[in-house]
Amino acid sequence: MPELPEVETTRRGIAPHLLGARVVEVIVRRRDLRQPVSKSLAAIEGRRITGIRRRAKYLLLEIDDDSTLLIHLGMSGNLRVATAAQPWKSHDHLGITLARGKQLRFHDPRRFGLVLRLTGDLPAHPLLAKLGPEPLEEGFTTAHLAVACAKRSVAIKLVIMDAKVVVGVGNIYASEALFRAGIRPQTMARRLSKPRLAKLVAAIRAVLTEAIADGGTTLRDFLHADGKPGYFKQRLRVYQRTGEPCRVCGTPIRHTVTGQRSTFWCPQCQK
DNA sequence: ACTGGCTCCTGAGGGC
DNA sequence: TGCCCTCAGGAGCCAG
Repeated sequence: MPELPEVETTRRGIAPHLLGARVVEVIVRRRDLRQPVSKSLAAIEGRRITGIRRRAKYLLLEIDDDSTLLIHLGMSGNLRVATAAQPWKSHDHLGITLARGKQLRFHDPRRFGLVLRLTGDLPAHPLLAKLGPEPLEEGFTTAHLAVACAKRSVAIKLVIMDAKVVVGVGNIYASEALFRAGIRPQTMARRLSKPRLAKLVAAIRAVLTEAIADGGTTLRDFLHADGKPGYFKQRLRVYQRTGEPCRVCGTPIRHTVTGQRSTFWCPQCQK
């Protein structure tokens, strides 16, 4: 599924088409996503889209009636800018038609995604209220991560994937960041020294920044708003490279399971 | 308060 | 070819 770089790539792709555009029609073909699509979605018809932000892995479309569309892509979702005339593909669950025939399509085979219309106090919404800092903003510091790791008897990989600690780091970039920081994913969080956590903070920032620059990672479902894939897959150093030589030392990459999720690491480079 | 495990859903890929 | 099993980029919820 889309992690932070894929969601940010999507945001940048759709923004030029959506910003300032008027909504002509909302078409809901399938309502049963992770939560039902908001019944009030049709209320944005005739309204204008005034902003497109990202918080964690959520996209926030700001509407000029002071409501916000909150969109999450789940594991298999993508948004693309099509035309209203284009035929619907299976699992295209929702379309937002804009002026001049453009249409934003929400596509999500597994339906773990979300499309909600929120009104009122946005930061207080239960889906947003407990989120940790953005990894590419100032609030994500070594001191912050150290507090989150203190006394925690879980693998460090699970800590950096915990959205209450830091948002946007999913299963791909968790393995990649830990490789770059030279830390084994299964290391107990409370056993890591401050200098090692500082390396991890820097590694998370670096890997996410590079992935955004490359337009994200396409493994299967993720596509840009224009239908093209992301290219960061070519730069993955450990993810899904079991048995292949480490790009640094040549040792075969290993695979383990941490918290029911696949984990990839180099036994030589990571201690 | 933590921690680990299960769950939602569909499709792809491997083994036999 | 076809069937069955396992696994997949997220994250909320539950029980111990």
